[in-house]
Order: sequence, then C-alpha cells, then structure tokens
Amino acid sequence: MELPNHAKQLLLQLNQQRAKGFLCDVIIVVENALFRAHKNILAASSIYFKSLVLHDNLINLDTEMVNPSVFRQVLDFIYTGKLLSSSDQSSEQNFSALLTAASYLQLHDLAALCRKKLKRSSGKPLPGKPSTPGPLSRLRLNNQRLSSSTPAGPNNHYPPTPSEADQPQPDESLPDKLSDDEMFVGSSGKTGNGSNGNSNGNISSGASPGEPDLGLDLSKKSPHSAGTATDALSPHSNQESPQSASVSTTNSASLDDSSTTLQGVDTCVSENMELNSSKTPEDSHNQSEGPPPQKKTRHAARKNEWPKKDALGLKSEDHDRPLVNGVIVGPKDGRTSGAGGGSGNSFVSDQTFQCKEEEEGGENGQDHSEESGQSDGESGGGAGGGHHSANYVYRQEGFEPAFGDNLYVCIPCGKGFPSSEQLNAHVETHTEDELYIKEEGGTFVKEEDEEEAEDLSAPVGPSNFVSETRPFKCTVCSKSYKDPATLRQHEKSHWLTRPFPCNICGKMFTQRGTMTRHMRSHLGLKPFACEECGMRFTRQYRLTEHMRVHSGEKPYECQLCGGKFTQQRNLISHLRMHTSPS
DNA sequence: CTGGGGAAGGGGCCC
DNA sequence: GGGGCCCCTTCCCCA
Repeated sequence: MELPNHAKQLLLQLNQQRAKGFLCDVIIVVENALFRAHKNILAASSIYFKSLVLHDNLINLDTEMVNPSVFRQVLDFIYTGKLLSSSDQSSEQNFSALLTAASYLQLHDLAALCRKKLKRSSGKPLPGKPSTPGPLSRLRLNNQRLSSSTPAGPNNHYPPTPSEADQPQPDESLPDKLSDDEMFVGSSGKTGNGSNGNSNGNISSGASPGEPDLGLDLSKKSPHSAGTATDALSPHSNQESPQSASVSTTNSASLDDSSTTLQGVDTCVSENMELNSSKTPEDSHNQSEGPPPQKKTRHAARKNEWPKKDALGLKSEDHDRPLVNGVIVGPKDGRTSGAGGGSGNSFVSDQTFQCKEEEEGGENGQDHSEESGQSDGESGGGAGGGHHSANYVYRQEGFEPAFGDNLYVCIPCGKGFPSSEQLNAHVETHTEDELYIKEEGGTFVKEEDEEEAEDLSAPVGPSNFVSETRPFKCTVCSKSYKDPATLRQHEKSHWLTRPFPCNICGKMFTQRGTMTRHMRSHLGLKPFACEECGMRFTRQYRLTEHMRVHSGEKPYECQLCGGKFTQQRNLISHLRMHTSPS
C-alpha cells in the first residue's frame, strides 16, 4: 500500500514551512541575502550540504559560484523538484549560472537538468560536470576556503571532498520532455534522485550519533562544533576595515522578507532600512514552537517564552517584526533567535540599529558617552543605504537642525550631505587610518567623551605608578594601558563608528569578539553545557557561574549583612539595596 | 502589591 | 581571538 502523493504533499508542507521560516534551522548566506531552510532537506538533496549543515547553522556560500537570485531558484528546486523559470530566468545565461551553482553545491540532478537544457539550446560544451574532477574539485576547494562552514576540519565526520564515487551519479536519463518554463525531476522515490535517497535515511543519524535531533533547538549544538559554528558567524570576518565590514551588514540587515513565496530577497536594500514584513504574529510565534530546549530548571523553562521587552520601545506584541526568510533581523535586545530559545526578537526599526545602551544612553554613569551622543548615528548606519557608508553615516534627527537639509552626515568629519549618494561618495574618501588618526587627535570628540574621561578614565592609584606600569595612554580619555594593542583596542571604543557588524541584525560592535559572541545568541549557539542539568550557555563564564547553583557555592558575601550570593552581580545589586536611600 | 533574591541574557572592555 | 570580568537588565519566585 502506498499513498501516491505522500512525498509530494510532504514536500509541499516543507516548502510552506520554509516560506514561513517555520522550523527552519539553518541560514544560508549568499552575498547579501539570507535564506532559511531545513537542514534535513538540504542534507537530503546534496551531500555537500549534508556535510555543511552537520556542524553549522549558518552557511556562507561562495558568491563566485552562486548569487542570491540563482540560489533562490536552487532552493526552490530543492524543495519542489521543479525548476521554475521566469522569462528572464530561462535564459541560457541563467541556466549556466544555475549549472555552476548546482555543480558547486553538488546538486547533481539540478546540474543534469541545466546541462541538458543548455545542451539543447546551444550544444556547446558545458562546465562543471559533477563527475569531472578538475573543475569540480576547484569549486569545492574554493568553497572550502570561502565557506565558513567547511567540513574540512578535524572534527568533521565527512571528507572534505566527498568522493564522486560515493555519489550517485546524476540521472542522465531524465525525461527529455521538459517544458521551457518548468523542469521536473522524477519525484518518485525510486528514481534517480540519488542523493536524496541516500541522504534521507542518514539525516538524523548522520547529523550526529549521540547528539539529539537538533530540530529547532540550536542551543543543543554540541560543544565540539562550537568553533566552526562560531566561525560561521563571521562570514566576513576577514574584513577589518569599517568600510568593508559594513557592506554585508547593511545589506543583510536590509533584506526584506517577501516571503510567502520566498526568500532571500537579494535586492532589497532600502535607504532607510525599512523592512516590509509580511510575517504575521503567528508566523513569528511559530518560530518559537518546536522541540523545546532541555529544561530542568524553572529558569530554563522560560526560555521558550517570547521576551516581554523590546528595544526601541516596541512592545512585545510587535511580533510582526521584519524577517529575512524567517530570520528576524534588526537590532536585537533579545535572547536567542528563532530556534532553541524561540525568543529571537531582533528587528529593524526605521531608525535601525539602536543599541540598548544607546537607548539608555547616559542613564548610568558608565555608559560610554560617545554612544549616548552618537550612537543614533550608528543606528543609522544603514540609513545611508550605501555599502561603504554603513559605518560612517547616519541620519539622525537630533542632528538635523545642525545640518539643515543635509541630513546625511559623515560621522568622521561631520560634513552633511543632502543625499545618501553624495554622502556615499564622500565616505569613500575616508580610510580607516584617516578615521583613526582624526579620532585620535580628538577632532570629533564630543564633550561627553571628555566627561567620560573624567568619570572613567582616572586609573586608580598614584599617577606615577600608573604611568610606569601602563605607559600607553589614550589621548581621548587618558586611560592608560600596558600595551599598545590594548590601547588601540580601547581607542576603537572612541570611534564614532563600529567596525564589526552583525551579519544577522546589523548591530555594530567595536570588537570582533563581541560581535561573534552576539552572533551566537542569534543562532542559539550555546557551546557550554552544564553536566548536571544539561543547561547550556553561550559563555564559559556563565557556565562557571551557573555551576554554583549546583555546588551551592556562594563566594560573594555582603560585608554589611553577611548575605552570600552566587553571582557577583547579585551582590552588587544587593549592595545597592543597602546604599540606596529608601 | 511590592521588594528582595536567584538566575540568566546581553554588551563593553581589558587582558 | 578568546577568556574573563564588569555592569545593566530582565524574569521569576517568594515572603
């Protein structure tokens, strides 16, 4: 007995889920586009994907091999078995690009389709035949180099370059009666969709023996994979300069979710970073469904709840946040996105990336004044809409009076421009070094910075001692450091720009490590697991802290009342209770 | 209802 | 680049 449409219906459901981002557990980054998908589906369609998704939740594809438009077709194909070609996509060029992508991704069926199509239309020799070792090897190597999710690592259970012999060969006997607009792959499970058939049974087990089904709970990522996963967080991690770093941020953060059809909109960079979301609250909420994370404590139990707070004044009911393929994008104030925590609440507002501390700017004395003064500028990083301008420019209401109609302001030099284009052109003239030098010289230091210098910089102890042990002094705030690298790192905090953007939400950071850590929360990567209760954390320190819950250790003692605490921060909070006039 | 404590999340920053 | 720590904040529980 066999249900004739079972497989078809199943795929249909999966594709619909993909459209909503429901249960999607992997993000594929292609240039400036984000695509959400299901690991199982990808793994079933390509052994290459299979090896990638095993350890990573975020995959970067080589943009030389595939562009967002092509990948959208590829993804459609994977989920439907159909190659839907619009008029402009059915060109030979498009099939050629598809073939390249298919070869690169080891989607042999798709490659065969494209090859066949191209052969019919031109008869010219075709590149990228899957079984051809030369070009394909190059493609793979290329991808391994560029993809952060390369399976080539020592912990990888898959060979870096899976042998073609292990691969079912593409079905060269595909029906030759394909329409021009739609191409089908034999959908019966018995036909040559070899990689599908082969992979299907292995998806779960292959995904890691001994590791629970990840489902949506990305937080269950195994510790050993954290490294690669974290690496994946920074597809552009080689970018040092603010200019280059800003590109991906601006664009990815600007991605629209046009949604129910799909995804990965690749040309949706809007000048004001406005995102049109067709997501319904239900859609968003759906993302919080799925296998709950391990919960053995009451605290863990609340991880599946939607956060009750939101940055930028949005209320928790604002669940129709912009999504990119179901990925909530935008500055976040929340915890893990989508998957495990189910509480991703990043979003993009019109004003875009506004940091929490920026919102609260100045409320507490330790807030960094440059943030309180300028952070909104950063928030408009995308406002300039331009690639290189993202870190430099902003459009901030507070500055409008000062700049008149020139609402687009270059932060480093303070010049205002009437349009983002002009600003972008201007920004190109800045270099990081120039920026640094200018900043260092205090050219753009605001008064708040000076106040900060008074508040925070004064090192404890005699100045002579300080100068001897910490000879490297910040010219902006007078803080001193032991070595020049630390000083330079510190001085970046005075930059009015932040070189390290989050590729998911676009939030900017002064340190790459902070950004990487932040990205972990997007993806729910929690490499540090408590052996006692299974609870997982993004940071080692948190785990150490948490372990005191089990050990009962309370190393922080209040000198006033003798109260003991497991967390230092709680002691501090407690001390405030003693000192605050109440 | 309120305040305090416990536990946890996030970002900044120094080493 | 990562670890560690600081601070702010939130959420829940409970007295």
